[in-house]
Amino acid sequence: MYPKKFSNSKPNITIADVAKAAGVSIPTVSRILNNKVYVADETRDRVNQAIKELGYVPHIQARQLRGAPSQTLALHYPVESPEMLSSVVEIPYVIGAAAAASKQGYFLNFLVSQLTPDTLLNIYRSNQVDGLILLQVSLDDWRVNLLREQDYPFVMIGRCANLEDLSFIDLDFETAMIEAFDHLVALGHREIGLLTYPERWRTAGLGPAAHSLAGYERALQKHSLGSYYREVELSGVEAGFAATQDLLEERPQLTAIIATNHLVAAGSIKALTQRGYRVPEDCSVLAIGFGEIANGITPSLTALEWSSYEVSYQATLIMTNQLKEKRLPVQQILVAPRLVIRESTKEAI
Amino acid sequence: MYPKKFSNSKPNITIADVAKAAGVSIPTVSRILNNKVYVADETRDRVNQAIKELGYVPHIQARQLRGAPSQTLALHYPVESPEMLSSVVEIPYVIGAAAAASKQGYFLNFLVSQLTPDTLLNIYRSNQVDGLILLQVSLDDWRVNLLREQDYPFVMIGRCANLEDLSFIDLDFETAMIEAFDHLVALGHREIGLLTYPERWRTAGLGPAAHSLAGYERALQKHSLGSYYREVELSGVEAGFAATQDLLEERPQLTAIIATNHLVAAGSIKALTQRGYRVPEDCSVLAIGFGEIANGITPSLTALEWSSYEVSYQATLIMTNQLKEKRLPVQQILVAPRLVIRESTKEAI
DNA sequence: TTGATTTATGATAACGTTATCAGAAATCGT
DNA sequence: ACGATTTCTGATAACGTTATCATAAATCAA
Repeated sequence: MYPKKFSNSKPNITIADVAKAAGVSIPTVSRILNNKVYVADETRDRVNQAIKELGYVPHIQARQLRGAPSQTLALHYPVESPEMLSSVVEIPYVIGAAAAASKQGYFLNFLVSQLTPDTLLNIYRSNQVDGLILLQVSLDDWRVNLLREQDYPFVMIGRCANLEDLSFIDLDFETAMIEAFDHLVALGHREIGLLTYPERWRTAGLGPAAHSLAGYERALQKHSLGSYYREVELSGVEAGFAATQDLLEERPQLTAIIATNHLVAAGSIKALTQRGYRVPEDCSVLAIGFGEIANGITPSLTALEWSSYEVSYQATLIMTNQLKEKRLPVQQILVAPRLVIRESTKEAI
Repeated sequence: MYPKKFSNSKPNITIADVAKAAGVSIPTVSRILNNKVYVADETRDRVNQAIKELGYVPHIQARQLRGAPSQTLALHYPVESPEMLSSVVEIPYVIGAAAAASKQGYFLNFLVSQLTPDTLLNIYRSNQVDGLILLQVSLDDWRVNLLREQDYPFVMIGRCANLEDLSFIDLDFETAMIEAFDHLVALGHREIGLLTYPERWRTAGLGPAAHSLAGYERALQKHSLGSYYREVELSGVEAGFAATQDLLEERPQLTAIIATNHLVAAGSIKALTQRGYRVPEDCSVLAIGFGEIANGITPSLTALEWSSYEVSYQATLIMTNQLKEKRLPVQQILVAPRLVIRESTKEAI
């Protein structure tokens, strides 16, 4: 059982074959392929006929040799070990970008290789991509610094510190955090714990961690609340469970917990339940994040949520638009998460 | 605020520039780039020096013009509307493939555009990809038929009916279903309901639906059980909830429910709870599927699970290996899901 | 020392396409 | 009927690379 011979045996049909079959010159075929003016209808028909009969397909690389763009974008998530990605990258990011790219006539690469400055530049220089969409942008991101300096096109999902002349779309984590507290305080809660991004995110200067933290500090001040928080791995349930145990040990009188991830929230609910707290009667839980699973856990999860699909779709659209018209203004979009109230939050007793 | 000029203004450094700088001919530089024999060490050093100083990067498209492969794979999921994808495509599939591709020196495209036979062939003919990894393969899949006939390299995640000479890796859904029943029957359950793939999956001849069904029928026969099932959308929680209500209406004495998706299982548990069944005391729930959330819902979910990451990693490896050595034997791998017992199943009373 | 081999380099021709130019044929205005 | 324009087509030269061949220099075997 061996695979049959592979395609390399096929002699490719070129524009020259088409020209010969249609009895015209090569440039004429090229003109027809590129919808140039000044081609006789009769000739066009004859050539198109030949193209169809021969099953001719333009050789994209040959076109690029003449300076044509590659019509390819790439989504880049910087990562040490790809196995760890799953819990952080959400599939809608990839799908949204792929959908938008495809709609605009672009291919989408998904890059998870570990890039060095050199390899990053090579991707552009060698024409592999026309533009990049950067995920997981840190406040001082080497990719951003390099691409900005070298003047290669890219769009961020997320944002760095210096945003001058850069296009991005990001979630407003700061506002999200404040709204989370507003919601709980409005329900009468005063003892609110927080389970948030892992410490290494904060030390690495990653946007969500930084902006959440800023929001957290503003919220505490705004409502004069005490600070009870743990930084946990987003991977999940176990981490949320353990951190909640730990938090309740320190502060058993908590009446609400905010988690910046659905899986962490799920773990938190399990821990609360196990320690005899009823959710939401004794303790409310609110998540900041996105996922169908919000409806699946018991009680269903009140959350500040957004559509990752939309975000990456928009980011990709910004990129393709800027590639089409180079002098488009930069776009800077902050998406406000919306509060969806389900069963896991309730008035404080 | 306009983006600065884009890269098209940059004159690219070519092999000719390097040759001039190093005082050698163009072919000599090419030889060094491609690690050919017969180059003097002194020359090599001088050229490498020039390459580094000029920041030269080979123009990949020009290479491909000479017949070099594109070193690009694509993952293809056939889809009508990309927005509907999220619940079906799992991120580990994408990440596993991207990781394997990157490790083997390939790029990975994620294709969600709706392909026609023509556009599919064009992707190969125009050298966009060297090989494809097909997801969501149906028993009689036009992509498979076409690519097999035209002899283009591809690997399936999933499998069609006629597997001669084709490489695939797939989950053994049939065995999974039987093991699910075995587990429950061993616990003393006789009244078992099934929530499975949507009807349109079955009518479309999609592998998971077909093989699950086969397993279901064998399991019923093996244990002489009655058939109680609903076909539901995998998108989720609501669907699982409604279907469970419906199923219990018909057969309130059910003591176990099998779901072919975690979100559906979550919905099912909610429905059971709402109707006053305790899980697992009154009714066990078992899921066939994969997801960290299994630990997050209450009770945590007993499941027949697998690693999507591993599966797509393997599939990609098979593809790259076959591209490297054309006469490699085809690989046909069936992955057996493994039973992970958590809290949602228990002996029948 | 001689001829054969090995080692190192360069000239040249492709790969498939498009841009530029030049020229031929058709159409137009007077 | 004439030149001026418009419409159409084809030669030719690139784009950046690698393969092939030829040749020159260095090394080797006797």
